[in-house]
Amino acid sequence: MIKERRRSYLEELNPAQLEAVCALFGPVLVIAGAGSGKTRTLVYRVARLVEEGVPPERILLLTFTRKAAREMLRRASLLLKRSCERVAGGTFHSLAHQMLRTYGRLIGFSPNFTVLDRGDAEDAINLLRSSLGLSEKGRRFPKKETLASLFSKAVNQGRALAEILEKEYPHFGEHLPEIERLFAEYQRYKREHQLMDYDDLLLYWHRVLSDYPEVREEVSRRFEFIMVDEYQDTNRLQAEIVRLMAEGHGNVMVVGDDSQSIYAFRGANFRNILEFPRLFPGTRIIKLEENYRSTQPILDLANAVIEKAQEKYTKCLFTRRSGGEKPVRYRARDESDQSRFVAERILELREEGVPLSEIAVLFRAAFHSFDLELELARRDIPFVKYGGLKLIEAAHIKDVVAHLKILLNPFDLLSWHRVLLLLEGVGPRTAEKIMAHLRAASDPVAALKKVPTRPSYEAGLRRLSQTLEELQEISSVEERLEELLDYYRPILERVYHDDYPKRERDLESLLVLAHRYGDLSEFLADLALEPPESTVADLEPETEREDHVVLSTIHSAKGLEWHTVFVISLCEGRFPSAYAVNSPEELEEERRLFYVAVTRARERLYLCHPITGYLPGEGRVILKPSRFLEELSPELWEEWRDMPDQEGEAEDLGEGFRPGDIVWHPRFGEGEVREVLSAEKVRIYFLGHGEKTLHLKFVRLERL
DNA sequence: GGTGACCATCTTTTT
DNA sequence: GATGGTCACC
Repeated sequence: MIKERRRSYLEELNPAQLEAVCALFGPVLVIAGAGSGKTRTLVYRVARLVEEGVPPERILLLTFTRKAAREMLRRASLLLKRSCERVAGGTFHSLAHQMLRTYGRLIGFSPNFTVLDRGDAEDAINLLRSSLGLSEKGRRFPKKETLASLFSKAVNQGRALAEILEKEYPHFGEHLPEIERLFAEYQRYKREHQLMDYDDLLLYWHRVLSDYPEVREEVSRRFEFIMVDEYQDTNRLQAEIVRLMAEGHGNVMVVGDDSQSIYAFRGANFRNILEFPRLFPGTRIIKLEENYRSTQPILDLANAVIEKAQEKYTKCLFTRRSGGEKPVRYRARDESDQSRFVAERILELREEGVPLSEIAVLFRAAFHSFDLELELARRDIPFVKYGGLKLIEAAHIKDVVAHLKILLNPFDLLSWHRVLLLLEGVGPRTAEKIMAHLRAASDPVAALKKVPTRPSYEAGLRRLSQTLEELQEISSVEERLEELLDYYRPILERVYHDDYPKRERDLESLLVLAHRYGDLSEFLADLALEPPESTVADLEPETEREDHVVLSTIHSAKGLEWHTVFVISLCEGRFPSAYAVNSPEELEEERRLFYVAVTRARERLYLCHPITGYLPGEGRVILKPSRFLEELSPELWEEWRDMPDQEGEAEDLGEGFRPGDIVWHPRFGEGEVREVLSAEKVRIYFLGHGEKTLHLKFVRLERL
């Protein structure tokens, strides 16, 4: 019986996948190319482990988002007709948070420590910078964003500040002593106030593991099998954490693709994946090289993209699928032409029977889709957008959350600072004074009542202190939030008087989110560690998956696939980003990013680039096509151009070409018609450019 | 000391 | 288009 069923699902795997699924013990490295069934392999392996009698809670599945983990476990459960939900899953950061709530006391942290997101961390750095007197005028001192990423790199890559500064920010070299002092101060400050930023979660979890053998043992016993997805995007610290957690048994499988590494900017290093065998002697290496996702023409283009990469990669993708349409390169007049093209193609695809949810538009940076969003809205094409600004990053949401953080960790002075500044009549100076009183108190909330005040802000302070005390009495997260919002609304209207109605809707979304949580600390941790993607949109309580197009940054599209993919704004300065063009390593990462984008497509791929547009500072400029397009052979795509201005013109063009006609093309120049494929398509041979298949609807050809 | 108005400055990607 | 900084005025 069991054997029968096992065969039934194991049969669906190819030999390499099967090998990975059945390699249960010892360290295994799976190099999985794009679309090679990586997720499926992980899912089947979870199922296999459970079927072999491993209790689900003994399995740890580390993924890039919790959503990815949930989805995999759902699929594994379906396979077995038995729940795998109790498998522990999530991101490195959420695991570390969970573990530190238990074991953090060993290194002096209460279970209620506060997690700082990137913005909080920057605020803290800024605060300390001024208190150290490092922000006087006229000094060229790095900005808080720069400092934050500098500190983060130092922690994640285990390098010295001096080294990073010298290599990557030589112009700040003279400030090294101050920067080091600030870093030390920042570390001390967080420790003192029970704060941890993203990096601390990893750093301290690693410290606990390495300093306390008994914890290591306990954890090893608890998680007997460890799996890590997207291993190419982990860093040294994370690799060390895996090593320590698996010390007792060595049952670790990591899965990744070095050509899809796109997170170096936050300390990831794709060489990590190549070093795994050194970290775990006796590692079995399995390569998944057969692509099941894309058609050959799409794969040809993808392979050509990665071919240009400087480093030699470890595998080569192939597919057994034949046929399929060539990718299309669309040269748009400007951004609005690009948007119109995408919108119209989407409608045509829908006519052809492609569901909207099978179509995605991908871009380098969130703001690249602004124009398109307007166009889609105008045409009533439903879409959701991923990436870009998060709910939690909006100032008004941070205000509300700061109050909640105080309830959990009354020593979180950063939140106190924010909360106090919201009071009318309180500025930085007064906030400082009040905080000096709170700092000394054992119960800061209670102490607030006894703080000496001035008439100008006394009433506000009373209201705050009363509200906080009332909130302490409530336990339900949702009720707390409702009560808090009653207090906050007048502040919202005063502080954001220009646009508070819009912001008020975000507060409602926050309330919807809170509804799911019974525990405040869980709510706050999730908000910081797994922030909801967009404002309002995806918070509607499970409106049965409406059919909609996906707009996404490429980073947020990782691991997903669609029938049709549009990549837009493929021009120099945007993709590759202007920030990356001066560093060869960053440029390489941009190229891998492009590779990730094109390998998301199964059947159709459209590469779009406007030839004019706006660049910050310059205004309207001519945009050069992305070097990632220019360096490829034009054979790899079909070339389309902007739509005709008038309808009449199109019909005119569609008629009457015959083989042998000589035509003139705005880009390729003179050519000879070789074959008329349909009313709209002709094949033309151009001198110096070879044969092209052109879509007459999108080109302007002149007959000579 | 706080507030509000005005200006400049940039806008990458994310746990 | 939002945030940060400077300045004049209360």
